[in-house]
Amino acid sequence: MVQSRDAERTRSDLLEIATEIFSEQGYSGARVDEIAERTRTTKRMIYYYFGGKEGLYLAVLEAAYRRIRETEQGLHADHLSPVDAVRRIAELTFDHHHDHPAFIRLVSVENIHHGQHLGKVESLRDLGTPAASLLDEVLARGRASGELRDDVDAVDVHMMISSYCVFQVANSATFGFLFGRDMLAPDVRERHRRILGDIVVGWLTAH
Amino acid sequence: MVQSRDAERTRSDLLEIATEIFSEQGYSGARVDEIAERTRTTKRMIYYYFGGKEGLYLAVLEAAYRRIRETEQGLHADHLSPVDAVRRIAELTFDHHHDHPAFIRLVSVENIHHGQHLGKVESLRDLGTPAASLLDEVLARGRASGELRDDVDAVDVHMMISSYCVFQVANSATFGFLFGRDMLAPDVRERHRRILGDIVVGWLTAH
DNA sequence: TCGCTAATGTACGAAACGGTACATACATTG
DNA sequence: CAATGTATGTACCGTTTCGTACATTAGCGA
Repeated sequence: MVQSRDAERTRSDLLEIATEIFSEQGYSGARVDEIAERTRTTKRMIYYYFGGKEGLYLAVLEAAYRRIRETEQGLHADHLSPVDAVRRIAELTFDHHHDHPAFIRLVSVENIHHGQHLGKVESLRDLGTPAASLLDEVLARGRASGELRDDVDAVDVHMMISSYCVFQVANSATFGFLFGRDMLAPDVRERHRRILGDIVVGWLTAH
Repeated sequence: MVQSRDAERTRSDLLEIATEIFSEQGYSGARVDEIAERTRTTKRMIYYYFGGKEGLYLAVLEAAYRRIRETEQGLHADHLSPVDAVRRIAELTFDHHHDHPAFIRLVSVENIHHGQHLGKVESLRDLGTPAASLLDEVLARGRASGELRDDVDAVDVHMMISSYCVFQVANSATFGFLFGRDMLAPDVRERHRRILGDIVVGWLTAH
């Protein structure tokens, strides 16, 4: 073996491949042997670093959520008017979902399992708050200036935006099949992006 | 064995339990033995009637989609104004999703597997058209009367409504965990239902 | 009522699968 | 440069899991 030892590299290699396979095949559908085969190391290392299949899955989940949190924290809307800010938030959320399908699929997988693993990862508690408070702040500004309606809740707005974005990525297979429409095609994506912005702005500016 | 033979009953018993288990555990997570154990018959019958695990899953999928089609076909909106009609469609879709979580979860499961099974069921081709054409008709009426905007596509409207409804059921576990909110609680459900109607009507009546 | 077929039950097999025991090589440190 | 613990590879084990061979029973038509 020419390959020199590199614990961190082995760990991240395992995590990367595992993320791909768990998101593609689901938790139960993923095979430990297949994950190992596609890395430059062996199955033994999964047990060495993560304890087992579930431990690896938890690590994948945590890493994926951590990445999304970083993206959210890099999102600033202070310099925009409330109306522009909500549109920007909606559009960036939209882009983020389309650009990270593996993460969205992982969330679906976790929901199939009733979120039973998510609850085991302490570090993910209250992970939603940044997104909600950013929206909350923008809504408060809009409420004060009279540009946005005053009877909506930040979490409800976030949920509406998320649902629209998640659906496109998570349900593209069945929806595409039933309606003969590829939701991931560039032109369709562009139209949906604009529509989402219009809907959100229209909703929040109505009085 | 007092139980008399009843092929149809055995078949439907298997289908019912399989629907529950596949929707709860996913395709790979479901166990043939567990399904069999929870029916009044044996595993042997799964192979006798459905050929195997995949055949059973396909039958479950087909039955579930058939049921939803029947519901959709029973939805009439001719007697309502275009605006009332879209709100009614949105609200009934919302109710239908909340009332049939097993079906929604099955769709998620199928998407995890990239819709690979759905494509094998010939009878499900163009299953989406009824829903789209109902909306199309209402949109046409609204366009003619000037009550609804004329630059929206029925499938896009359907997608927006579906995404909102699907999310609440399919992602309640992770969303509930991250935001500490139970989307299936009666009062929350009632608010979300109203919000959806408001959003859709607001969107389609804007000019 | 007799026989034939649809329907059902039992027991078992082969492969897949998650996991582990054991040996070993590398690298760091004293 | 010896010693020690980290990191890695190989081979294997026990169980689970899908599937099937074989036997049997119930009911229907002749």
